[in-house]
Amino acid sequence: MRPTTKDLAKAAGVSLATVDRVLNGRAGVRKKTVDAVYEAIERIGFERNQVAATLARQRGYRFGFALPRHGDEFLEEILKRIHEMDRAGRAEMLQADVIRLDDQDPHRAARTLSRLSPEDYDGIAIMAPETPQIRDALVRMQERGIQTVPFVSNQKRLDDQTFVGIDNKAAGATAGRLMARFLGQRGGAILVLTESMQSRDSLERRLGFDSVITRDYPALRVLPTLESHADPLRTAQVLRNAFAAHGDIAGLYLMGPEARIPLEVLRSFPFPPGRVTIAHERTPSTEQALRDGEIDAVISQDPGHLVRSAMRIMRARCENRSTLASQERIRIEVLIAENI
Amino acid sequence: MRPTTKDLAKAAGVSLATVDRVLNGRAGVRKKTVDAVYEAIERIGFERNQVAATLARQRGYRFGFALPRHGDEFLEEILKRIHEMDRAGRAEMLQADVIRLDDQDPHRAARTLSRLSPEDYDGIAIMAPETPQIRDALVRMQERGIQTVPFVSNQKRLDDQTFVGIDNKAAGATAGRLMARFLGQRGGAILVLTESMQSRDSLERRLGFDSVITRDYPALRVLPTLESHADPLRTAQVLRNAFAAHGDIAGLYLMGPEARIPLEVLRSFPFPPGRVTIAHERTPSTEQALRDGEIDAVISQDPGHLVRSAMRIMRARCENRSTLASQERIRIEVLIAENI
DNA sequence: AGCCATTTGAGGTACGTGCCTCAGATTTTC
DNA sequence: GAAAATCTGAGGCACGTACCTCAAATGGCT
Repeated sequence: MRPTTKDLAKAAGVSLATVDRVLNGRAGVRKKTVDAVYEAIERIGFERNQVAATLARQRGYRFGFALPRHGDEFLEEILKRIHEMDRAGRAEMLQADVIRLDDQDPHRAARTLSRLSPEDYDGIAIMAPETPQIRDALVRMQERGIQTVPFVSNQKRLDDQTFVGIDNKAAGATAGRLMARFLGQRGGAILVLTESMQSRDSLERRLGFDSVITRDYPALRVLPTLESHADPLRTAQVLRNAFAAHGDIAGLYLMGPEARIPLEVLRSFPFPPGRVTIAHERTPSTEQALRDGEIDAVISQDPGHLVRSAMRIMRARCENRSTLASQERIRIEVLIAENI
Repeated sequence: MRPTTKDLAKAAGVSLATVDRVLNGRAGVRKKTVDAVYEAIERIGFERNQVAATLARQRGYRFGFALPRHGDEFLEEILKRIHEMDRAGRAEMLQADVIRLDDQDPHRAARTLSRLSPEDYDGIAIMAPETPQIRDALVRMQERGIQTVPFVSNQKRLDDQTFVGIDNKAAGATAGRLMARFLGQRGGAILVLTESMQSRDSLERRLGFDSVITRDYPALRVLPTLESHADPLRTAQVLRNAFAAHGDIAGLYLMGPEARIPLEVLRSFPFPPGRVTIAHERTPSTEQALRDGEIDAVISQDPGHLVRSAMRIMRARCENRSTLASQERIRIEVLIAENI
């Protein structure tokens, strides 16, 4: 039989009440006694039964996903997974809901975060650009006792933070390598398009992409990044200009997470045979484009894993357990038409 | 507040005991009463609190992974993940252990399975070739009330069965497409090596691989599959013969899950520039080979996801809940040096 | 030695369900 | 219509922990 708190009390030579005080970090226990309890924990191999603990807590865990208010298909995929988790989690007293953040004004976003109380949330997974306002809001949330996890978008300045998402530099490098290998002998220019270069994610992807191409493929040259600002007209315009300026465009790297608009716009341009196109994130649009041969590969991260991993991490933190790092690493996936 | 069994009893106009009988499928309740309870479940939106249920059951869930007795690195990875899950699961009253099956004699393997009692295991995930003996053993286990899930190796004949693993035909097709695209304009012969063509998995991979190459790449021709039987000497011999017989070998497809021996043997042959090699499963050997440029891509399935998914599915079945199919689909991963 | 603050013990209730017993009610069968 | 078979209700104990209260013991201090 697994040792219980009762066994632990006996082994440590203290009462159940004291064991409870130590295990839950309550005040009013002498250091000597605390040590004795920990010693006994080691000695008899006590491990708290989380099932019983959760039940006794009365309320399970409630986690929030703070996401940008505006987005497209990729955001939609994430929302879907969160709702699925919420439904599936009810039976295990886990709740997952969505909080929307202003994606234009960091101050408003930070204010939204600062209104979140530990009464309402045990943990928050945050997908937001790395601004000083957001960073401060995160620090203050932690002080209030709410666990926080950067989600999809990294917050590098907050040290220690385990991040739920992919290494964007490696993702960019992966795209670069595939681009070059798919192009084979062919040389020429590569066009890179994203929504905005403001975000660290875009910068890192570009960095990774370039590092591979410039090191190993001198016949290819990567053009300056074009910014679409998620606007169809602007997308059409920058693409038109780029195609006019460079006659030898051999590859197209859609670096942002929302490829729907660029893909639609691209259909109005001629499709030169042999052009290689690579996009990010598996969405209805990129799936269809892969099937139709409009794009050659998709670099993606699994939204379901993102959500589940974030919840596992926040829960483990609440119960101050550690997580298996090996199991929480989000993979950089490569999709082609055959393994969609 | 979420409705409890007590609320359900009141809503259905029956007693707690009857609710319990219905929820746990015990005998001795009139159909009319059963229906009334189910109606009330729908009406008030009752959902059993699994946390409390697990606690009350006294014993949590115990799952077994029936794996072949012999294997190499890939099997080792899976074992590692199972042990990790076992440790991590203790706090949630989940146990995962390993049962070893004879991989030469299906009768012995079936006998091992037939000795497993519902007292000992709530569910078994099985990785074994699809033989009549194994199939019968699985059917009998289900009858005894042990949940079973085919694991990594599919058992197609058992209908309904949700399978934990990848679609091997698609995996083969993925390998084929990458092989062809990496080869570019180059034509020639492709050598396919596996441990044994006895297994359905190998057949399906080969099928998928061929379908892509023969349909889209007439300049490539896929040679008959070579069998290594996991034996270094035999591997060296069949490779030597193949290299001697075909001067134009452009690609190498290591189709089996254990690439260590073939990779080691290959080092004793000259390495023609431009040759493309693709293997399966991420292991220390394939990782290193990717880094060293000995192979170009690895098609893999994440052992951690395999194990966790199998446990989620078995648990859901025990609690007769349904699983989110979308979340349990195992991805066919593509690894290159950049996204290891 | 005596006082006060701090630390500890004993015991209780609660969480929501599983599982058990036994008596009483209802239906079926002859 | 009575006996037998089947169904239902009421109640209780258990799981292992959280969280609470109050009294008692202990320790440090003057």
